[in-house]
Amino acid sequence: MSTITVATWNVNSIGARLPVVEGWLAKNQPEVLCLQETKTIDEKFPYSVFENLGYSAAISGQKTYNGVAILSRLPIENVSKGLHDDDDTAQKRLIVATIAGIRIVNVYIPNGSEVGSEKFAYKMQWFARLRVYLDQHCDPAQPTLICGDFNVAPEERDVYNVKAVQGKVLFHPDEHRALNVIRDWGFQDTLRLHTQEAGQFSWWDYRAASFRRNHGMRIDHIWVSPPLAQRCVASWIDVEPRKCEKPSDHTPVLAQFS
DNA sequence: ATGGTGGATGGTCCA
Repeated sequence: MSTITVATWNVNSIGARLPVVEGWLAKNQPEVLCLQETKTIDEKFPYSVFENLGYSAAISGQKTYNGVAILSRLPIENVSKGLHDDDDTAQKRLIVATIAGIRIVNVYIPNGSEVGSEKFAYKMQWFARLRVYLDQHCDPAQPTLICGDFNVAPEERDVYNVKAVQGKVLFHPDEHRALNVIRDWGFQDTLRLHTQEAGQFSWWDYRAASFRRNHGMRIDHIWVSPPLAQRCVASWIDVEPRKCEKPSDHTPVLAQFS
């Protein structure tokens, strides 16, 4: 029986990361790769590079900041871009498509900058709006997958040093509450279906030699509804691309389904 | 230790 592998990766500019992403796709060949922070307008998205590797793409890009895309070896159906109440000027942070019967919600949740800032308030609002979107447009009784850069580490075992990050952006009680509201819609964390190990990180700050010291956090996730949780045969983080020349600060997270 | 580095941009903003 064939399986389907879904990956998510914040690439921090698809332009800057093209060689790395291309090499990783050629080697790993997941059926689906969800990208965040593509940082390029739709007209400049490198479709042909991915077509040559067997992938079609659904994209929602913008200049300089944000931008999301779904690459797939299987047909992409019913694409939807943006939250239900986004206007024309909204940041490009959400794209949804159906692939192999799975409703895939690809998100780049706002970083939040600093706790208490305007950007942090925007992050909290975005979480609340995402829950409304899920309530209105998705169904937990169907195979539904949400993945991307959530910009929150869920638990103490998902950060390198609790005392160093407690109460700061990416590990604040308000963010944990917001994350739980999304989870309570009906999601399970695929990585935690398969391992309880601490120190499984998906992001390391470029600064302060964070990767060398393994000062990381698990802020990129693949969550699934019950019908997909039953089919989830594996989930893991591939740290290899974080070791290469000119890496993204994030590394891919993957989940495999029967 | 309020720094550090990286991307897009063309001054800074964002992460």
